[in-house]
Amino acid sequence: MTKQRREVYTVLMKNRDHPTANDVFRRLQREMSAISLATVYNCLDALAEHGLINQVNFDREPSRFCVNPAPHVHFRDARTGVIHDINFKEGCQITDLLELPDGAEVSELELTISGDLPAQT
Amino acid sequence: MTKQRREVYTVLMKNRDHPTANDVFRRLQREMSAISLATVYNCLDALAEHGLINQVNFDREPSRFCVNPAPHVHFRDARTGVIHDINFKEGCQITDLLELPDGAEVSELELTISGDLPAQT
DNA sequence: CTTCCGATTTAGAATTATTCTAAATCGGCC
DNA sequence: GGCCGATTTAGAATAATTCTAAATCGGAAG
Repeated sequence: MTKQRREVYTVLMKNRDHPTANDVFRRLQREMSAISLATVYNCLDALAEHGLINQVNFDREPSRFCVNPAPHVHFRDARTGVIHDINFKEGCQITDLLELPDGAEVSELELTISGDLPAQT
Repeated sequence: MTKQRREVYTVLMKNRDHPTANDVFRRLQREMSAISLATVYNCLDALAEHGLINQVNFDREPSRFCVNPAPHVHFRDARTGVIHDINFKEGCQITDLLELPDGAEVSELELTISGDLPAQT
């Protein structure tokens, strides 16, 4: 844990809105923290490697980063662009619903959903 | 359906191994079909827009294209790199397993899995 | 058959997220 | 204080994709 990695992590924790690497970079600059964009990428990599954060990809858009360590998936509200973490229902294995070949072992799984949420009332 | 779109589609049908745009381009060249890479991209877009093919993204790798029109997900065997189409079990809605907010409407859903398959015996 | 027109194709330039490079800096340890 | 491997850094490089503007196509209308 270097100074820079801690700063990147802190920014992610402060606002858990799935920012891109560039978002993180700009937030750190705004806080007068002189960090290089390359370092932001390095730090995000390092944090992800140690399982502290997750890299989230919607299609081919810039990667976003998520501090939620629990297994979950992502839902983007098409209207607002907000990305919501969605948990699995109690005791559910998504792979139970799939016709996986016998003996297949899942090591990584990413599920992203786009859709609409009813307007807040 | 233009000549080029048909050619792109034919190449995809001939070898359903989830090629990238560049793979498609090279296959067409090999068949002496003089097509531009930009056109391959255009055609893939047009075909995807009309629901004939699907764009498949694994992390931030180059997009791959899939001619399977049925709802399904993708599993990549980490050992061989081969991408397999995985169907849902009969009558299963993946969204039934998720704690989606009330009234959420899913319009797109992408699930990619990486893992290992037992070696063929 | 020719003309016209919008859509498509094309080559090449541009874009952009990310990675790479090589030098500078850091922090811990002797 | 001096050394060393790891990290940071600025800037260049990379690579998938998109954009641009001109050329071409193919069908409809005359």
